[in-house]
Amino acid sequence: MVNSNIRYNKRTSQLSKKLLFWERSQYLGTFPKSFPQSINMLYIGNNQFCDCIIPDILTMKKHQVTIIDIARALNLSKSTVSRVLTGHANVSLKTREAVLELAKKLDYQKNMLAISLISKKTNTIGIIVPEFSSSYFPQVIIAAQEVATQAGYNTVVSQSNETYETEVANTKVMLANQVDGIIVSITRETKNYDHLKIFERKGIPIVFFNRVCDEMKVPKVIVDDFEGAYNAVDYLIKNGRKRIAHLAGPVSLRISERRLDGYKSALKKNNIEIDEELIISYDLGLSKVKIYVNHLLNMENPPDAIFAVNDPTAIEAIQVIKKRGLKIPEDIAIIGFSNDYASALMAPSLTTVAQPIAEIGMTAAQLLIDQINRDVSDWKAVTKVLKTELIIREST
Amino acid sequence: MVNSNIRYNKRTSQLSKKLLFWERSQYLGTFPKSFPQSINMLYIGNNQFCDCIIPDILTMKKHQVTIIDIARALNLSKSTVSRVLTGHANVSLKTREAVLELAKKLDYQKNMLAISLISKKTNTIGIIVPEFSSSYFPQVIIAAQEVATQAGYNTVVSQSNETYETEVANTKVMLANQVDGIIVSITRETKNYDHLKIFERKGIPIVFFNRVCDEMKVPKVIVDDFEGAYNAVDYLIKNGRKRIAHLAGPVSLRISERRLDGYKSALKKNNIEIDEELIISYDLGLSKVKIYVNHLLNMENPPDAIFAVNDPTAIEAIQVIKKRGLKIPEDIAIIGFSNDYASALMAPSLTTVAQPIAEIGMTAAQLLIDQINRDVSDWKAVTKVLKTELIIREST
DNA sequence: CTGTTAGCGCGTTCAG
DNA sequence: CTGAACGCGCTAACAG
Repeated sequence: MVNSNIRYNKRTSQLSKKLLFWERSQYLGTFPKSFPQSINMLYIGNNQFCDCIIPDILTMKKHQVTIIDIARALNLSKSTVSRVLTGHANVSLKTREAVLELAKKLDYQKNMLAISLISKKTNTIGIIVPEFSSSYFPQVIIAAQEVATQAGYNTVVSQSNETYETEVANTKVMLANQVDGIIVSITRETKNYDHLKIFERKGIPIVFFNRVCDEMKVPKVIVDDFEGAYNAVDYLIKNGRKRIAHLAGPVSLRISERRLDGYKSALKKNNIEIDEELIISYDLGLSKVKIYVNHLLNMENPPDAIFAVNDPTAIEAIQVIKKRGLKIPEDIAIIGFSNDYASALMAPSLTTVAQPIAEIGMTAAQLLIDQINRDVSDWKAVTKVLKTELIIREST
Repeated sequence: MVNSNIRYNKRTSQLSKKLLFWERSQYLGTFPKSFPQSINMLYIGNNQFCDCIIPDILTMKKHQVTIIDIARALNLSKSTVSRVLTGHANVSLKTREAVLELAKKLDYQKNMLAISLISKKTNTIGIIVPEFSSSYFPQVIIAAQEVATQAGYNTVVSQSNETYETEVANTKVMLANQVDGIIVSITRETKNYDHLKIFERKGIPIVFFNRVCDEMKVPKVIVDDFEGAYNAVDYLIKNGRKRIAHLAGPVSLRISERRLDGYKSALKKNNIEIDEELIISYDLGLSKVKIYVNHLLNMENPPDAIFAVNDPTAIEAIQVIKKRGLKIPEDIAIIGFSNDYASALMAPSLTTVAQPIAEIGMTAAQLLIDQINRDVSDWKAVTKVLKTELIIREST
């Protein structure tokens, strides 16, 4: 009767038949005597010992030690073992120590899958960024992870390679894995936000940073791109530059737009006419920078400065300019954006609009964790706008 | 009778009492009529429609849509819904389409926790590295992630901040989260490997790279550190350098040891006496580089070249040397190790022993996935030794 | 202080 | 073609 209920499935067949024996013995309530086992004395402190039967199967590879295994070996119920392991009160010192001792001996690790399934909480937050190639996103992630780890959250990071489809796929994975919340910076392609709105609808907190989705009312962490760009261009003008080109990002990204606005605004304020010829929007694919810079330098009336939408672009531009034998900053000045790792080290070192990168990551993580711990009805859609700082180096 | 079985727990109380209603209705087998709901017509293709009752609760925030919800709304059993969603055959076209349609409408996402709990497979691999501050580890991770993603694995990355305790904690988290395998590069402090041996014992594959654990018989991916160092120092000598200092890593790390051996070997081969004064082993804490470099430069007979154990060390050394007004490479030449991102861009650009970083990451991931798909008894402990390449730049 | 029971969401037999 | 029953590992309510 009992035997006939034994489920046999493919997984079991991977291992030896011993596992089947063991499974059956769980139903029968005892260890079959024929089953290899050793009787152990467990030292549970205070000169006390405790008998315990450890079948070999428990120490075999690929066998997950569970609370049932421990309970059975000590002739207890799994509830009691669970109580000990979760630190509940109301367990006698003797059983508590025996359980802890055996758990340690067998390298017991609680199965978070099972716990998360019950608690509906994985203590995991997802982070989705467009790329890892510049130092910007990795640094933000490091900062976010620090806060998350501190608060007891694991992080799962995925990059969308600047591709909308990958971003969508990544969000699905995050959902399926039941993350408690996500931090996102969208790709340069993303125009449809349905895949992100699902999180909102399901009550899973979402926080944007850097490249945000304007139409969603959720927390965001950005920098004042307008002001940063304005200050950079204003600085160039104050230093006598008259024809300032702008290598801009794709129009689809709000940050490109704001930086462009700042650029234009600084020109206007200083009564310099905006020359659309000097503004080149591109998709951030670095390989094209060479073409654009050469184009600018070949103009009849070439620019005497370039304000680049980000540091990788500026760094690439510098390489091109150096190769043409022009002098930086004498012939042409360059300013980047973000203060990437390399910008201080290269030659000439790059003047750049620094973002408070660590602060961005930490703020985003903190906002997310706040949302997670808040009731859905109580969500706040704050937008933190952090300040940039113009760092002046050799390139201007 | 049935009612008395209803479990009430704290989780439920977070939401409105409606949820309790809904839970109860699941036991009763029908929706209570008083419960807010809407009758929907589901278009299932081919001009066909299908009735379905969608209680408001299903579209409420914080309610996970499950196959049971879908089954109930369509008056089916969850088995049938499961069959459709897992793409099994033997489901009528009509029900299949109705299920898929409703699943889409409700943004149903399968709960991987439940599936992983059953299948004992999470399709997740863990990656543990000592730090993220140089570009080396992030780049390896990117490469590893690429292979992993391709093979259908998610990755969970954690850094141990060069601290043994953190590394141990990270491994526990990985175990608890049931990763299918891990890729590890140990901290400079790690001398006890028990926390890693647990994986071996539990039958969870583990692959080392860069900083490996010699005493474990598992797959490893390393580069020929000896040869890399030898070539670098030999090159310096061939270019007339006579007093070559070595800023070495901690003796606890095998890579430091091998690079040191390569350094010594090249000197010997060229009949240059080894001067222990010129060899400084340190713990890789960059802040101390300044002290060591100044110490070297203040010597009565200062070195005319420095071979650094890694690029961050070399880059830091260059900053110190430049500040003292010495010329690189005229007064002193520098070679680093690993070809970090910044080394090509800085001034002077850094001569370095390049590691095939992407290949390391991809190989490690591939080896791990191979192990995962192999039976425990069939594990192979290959050690892949990849070649380095000396990249000559301005610093020599 | 401890055991029994139910069920988290899902896939998978087994029996119609 | 479909439904009922079972259990992955665990926690929590309830009953001693």
